[in-house]
Amino acid sequence: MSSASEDKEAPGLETVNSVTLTQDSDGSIILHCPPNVSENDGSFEVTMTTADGDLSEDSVAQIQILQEDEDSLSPGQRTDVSPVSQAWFTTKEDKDTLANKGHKWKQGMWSKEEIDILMSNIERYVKGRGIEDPAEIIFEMSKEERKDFYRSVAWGLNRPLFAVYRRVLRMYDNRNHVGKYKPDEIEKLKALREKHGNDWATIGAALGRSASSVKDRCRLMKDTCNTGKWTEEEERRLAEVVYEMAGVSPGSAVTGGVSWASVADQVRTRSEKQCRSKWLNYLNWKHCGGTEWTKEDDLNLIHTISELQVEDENEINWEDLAGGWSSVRSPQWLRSKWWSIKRQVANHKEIPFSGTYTPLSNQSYTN
DNA sequence: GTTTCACTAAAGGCTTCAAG
DNA sequence: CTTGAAGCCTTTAGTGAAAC
Repeated sequence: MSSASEDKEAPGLETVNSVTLTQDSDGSIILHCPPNVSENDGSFEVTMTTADGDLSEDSVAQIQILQEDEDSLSPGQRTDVSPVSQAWFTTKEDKDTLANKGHKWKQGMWSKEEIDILMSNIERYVKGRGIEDPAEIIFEMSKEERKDFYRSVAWGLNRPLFAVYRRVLRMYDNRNHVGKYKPDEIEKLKALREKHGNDWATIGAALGRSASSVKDRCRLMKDTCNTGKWTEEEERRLAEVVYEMAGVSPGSAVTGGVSWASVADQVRTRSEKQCRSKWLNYLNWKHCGGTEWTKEDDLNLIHTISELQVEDENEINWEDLAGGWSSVRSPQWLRSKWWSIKRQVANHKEIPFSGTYTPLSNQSYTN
């Protein structure tokens, strides 16, 4: 089949993306569109000419959608074709540039809705090409062969392409989610670490774990690491090191600007991760004269969050919320507090966040 | 020679689980 | 209940190679 796009001759129109056209066994033609574009919404038209009305033998052809200029679209539609999900950008400048142009995008944890969109995009891509398992594309194909894969599955997601890429990799890497490391695995890991240094990919392959998994595990393995409850001496040492490194006097709040690796080196008996979470979730609060968390604080938190009227939990600025709240140990601590309150409500997993948790305070939440 | 692409490394963050 | 450990996830800052 031959298809023609007329973007060159059509003023006010621009090519924004391609869709895939396939033919059923019974001869019907299927147009694979991005999820947020329907043929009836009037925001685009398909222009094509066919020589003989038939699809060619490979049954797959690319045609192009002509879409009106972004300026003529409503804000909601505009996000769907935003360059955000189609550009591979990772630097701060790229982000600033896009932000200055008025683009917004999602960050942080993925919502259930987003994951659904991603999954159905992948499914459609795979089906359209007669591929059994998405993992084939992700792990076996050459870069050339999967050229349009990530851009296709990013459709309708308001996230940078890079974020989509990482998410997809993790989802289909079966060496992820393997679970707890067994003692003999730890021994092997130590030996591999000696041999291969920071070549996480090689180490991971030898252990049947993903590279990031083995890397994370190694971060917890300092030869001289204590476990369990911190001694007073350890806590004192940690505080000393942190205040010195941050260059502030004891008692001031320190929530950043600290290299935890070097803190751990100086504390000697704890890993970087242990030092970090001990400080951020406990010691900082203690040294700043923090007070105990009460049930009133619980209700206060629920109330405050429901007042915020945010669309998405990721929009909550925990730092703002935590500021000046003496019983809050840290922004991340407050966030986990919120999660633990939420967990006390039945079916919390089925309730997508909508900024309307008010019923909690008088119904399900009964402490 | 500069920009873009595809990807990696390091660090910080989030969530779950189990023990006390 | 709270705390600590562990593992998985996201962000930020790069890098080498290809494309322009």
